[in-house]
Amino acid sequence: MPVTIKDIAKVAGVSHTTVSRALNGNPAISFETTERIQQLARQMGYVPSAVAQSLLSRRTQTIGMVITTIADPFIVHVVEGAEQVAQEAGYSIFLNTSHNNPDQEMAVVETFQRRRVDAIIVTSSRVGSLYSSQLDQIKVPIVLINNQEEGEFLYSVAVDNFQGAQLATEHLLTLGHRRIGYVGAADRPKSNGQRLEGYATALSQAGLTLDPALVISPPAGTDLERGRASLETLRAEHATAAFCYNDLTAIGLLLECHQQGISVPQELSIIGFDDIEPALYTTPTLTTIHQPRFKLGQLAMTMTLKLLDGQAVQDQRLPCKLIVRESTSQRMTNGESQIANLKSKI
Amino acid sequence: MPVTIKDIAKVAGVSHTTVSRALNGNPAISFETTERIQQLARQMGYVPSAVAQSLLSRRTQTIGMVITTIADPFIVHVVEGAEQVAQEAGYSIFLNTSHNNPDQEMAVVETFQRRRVDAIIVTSSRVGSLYSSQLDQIKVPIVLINNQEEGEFLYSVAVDNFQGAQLATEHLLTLGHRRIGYVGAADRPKSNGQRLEGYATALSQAGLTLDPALVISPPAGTDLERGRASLETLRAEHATAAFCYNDLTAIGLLLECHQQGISVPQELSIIGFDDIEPALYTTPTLTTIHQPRFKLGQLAMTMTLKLLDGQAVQDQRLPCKLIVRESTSQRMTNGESQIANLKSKI
DNA sequence: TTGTACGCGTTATCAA
DNA sequence: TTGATAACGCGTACAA
Repeated sequence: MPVTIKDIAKVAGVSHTTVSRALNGNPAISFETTERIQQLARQMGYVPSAVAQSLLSRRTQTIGMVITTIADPFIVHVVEGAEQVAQEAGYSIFLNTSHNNPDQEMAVVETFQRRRVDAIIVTSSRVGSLYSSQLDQIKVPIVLINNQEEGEFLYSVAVDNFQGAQLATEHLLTLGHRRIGYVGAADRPKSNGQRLEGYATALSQAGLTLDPALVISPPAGTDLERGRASLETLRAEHATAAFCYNDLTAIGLLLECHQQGISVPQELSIIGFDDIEPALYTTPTLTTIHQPRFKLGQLAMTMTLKLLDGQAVQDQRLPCKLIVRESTSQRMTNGESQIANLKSKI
Repeated sequence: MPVTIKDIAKVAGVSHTTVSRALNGNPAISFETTERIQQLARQMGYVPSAVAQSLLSRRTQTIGMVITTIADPFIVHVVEGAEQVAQEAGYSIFLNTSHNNPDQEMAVVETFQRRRVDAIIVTSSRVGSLYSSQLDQIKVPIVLINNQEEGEFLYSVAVDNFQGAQLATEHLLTLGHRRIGYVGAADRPKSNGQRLEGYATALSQAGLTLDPALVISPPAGTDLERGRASLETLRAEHATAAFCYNDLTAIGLLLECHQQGISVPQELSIIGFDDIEPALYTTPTLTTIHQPRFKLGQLAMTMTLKLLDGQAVQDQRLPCKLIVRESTSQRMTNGESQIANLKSKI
């Protein structure tokens, strides 16, 4: 059993109140006894019980964080950003995964209630509608990161999907591409819609009309699989470039190109979204849209702590950045691309 | 403020003791009142306070988990495995990162003590020696995963580095390679040593003597950088194959080969260790040694819960598996490899 | 300057 | 079958 202030009190021959005050540096206690008790506490290996403190203060200094899966190279950095801010402020994080399972997500929220977390942060939730029913009962602030549901939530931090998609599409347009495919993700309706809009807007600003045949929504599967599946349509529609919903989709497409002997970027330019590490490991390296993942987490946690401090906060929308690497290049005619292709292989 | 049993008691017109019993299904309470109170509790949105329960039971149903960084594609799956087991058992995890910073790791352990976690799980710690001093004071069980320090610890789960390295080296030997380099990681002395031993043993069992010039320990840097840096020595020593400490190192080496126009596996076979996702995204895909990451986490948590249940446990050492992909191939003579190289490019 | 008494939300013991 | 009371570890209002 851990040492308590009563144990110290007994040894020091004072009341536990005095010990409490001495340890908290209460000026009412004489310098002598304060000194003596603090030393005693150290000797006895005293560590205050956050449990008891929480019961009294009605604050656990604890944040519940729910993510879809920790095995996501994107989310992981969001968590790290949040963790850093929390740790510095003396808060601890309960991390729980929902695996996009509504039941599990509800269970997680209930666990958080039992544990009396001071606030909840949710990333990329696709079951936001469920919250609204629970929301009334949950009294703690809920901050959403890259929320995937339509509807107004109290607090949210998100990336500017529209602007990011515009950047990506403009990049391809600048390179001379005219038949640009969009490989979407139907299971993330909100961000997918926003990115599609950015894509469409960039096209129309360039005086092009959107060809619905170039908007591809492969059936369910992993991001990687959907990327692979999209190649057939892209080829059939004579696309010379593709903007993918995210990097994993882009990598899937890239791998399929390798398999079918289609050279990237000579025959097809590919751009992703997210800027996860593996984008640097592919051949060619992946041009992509960088999301400030770490900052997203930091901001969400900062916002949360402000809320707990009674401060007013505003929703945040962070801009993306274009990262040009090797998977995109000037559009070529058929002949040009074949020659370039051969040259690149020598 | 959340609803308490006293609130319910007041509404129900009974004592809070009765409410507590009714909610816990105590058979001493009449079926009628039990029913009535449970319904009332549901209506009022009552959720028991884990904080208060913990204070009394001296159990928080909480596990502290410390990892070096969450941005590690290997560790992430370990955490997921642990999380799954914990969640099923009603335990929650406090996840904290140490960034290989001894001070921070000490701070994390102190936080865990304050929070009265029931046990602590530590992965890939390189500051194990620090624990021994704190260890005496910490009364909770500590389970180590892939511990990087020499010395006997109470409980540990680890992968069989020696066997994995043997597998890797034997694979290269079977392919006809004789000059096989080992690209190590000096900053993980224990696992690096074990993998080096496995490598050496496989060589000697094949009747070869280890050439120290082929054991490469690039100076500090990221895994990726060290992989890149190793190419020069590998070429100078006429290595036809390389066994890398981990996948990131192997990927670094692979990227450097691309940059210098050295084709893999025609001119150099490369094998990694870990089997992280990005190993599937490279060109060629990476042959590697699979570590049961998820299982490692599951096992560690299972062991922890057993300990908390007073059961005896035994240290675990899990075997690795060889995953053959495209980055390794039959050893070729210089001429052969150049021809194969050209062929592959057509 | 220090001590007494109480309460945070819950469960366990004892009494009714 | 139910209720009063104490206890878990801590902080604080009030009293001395």
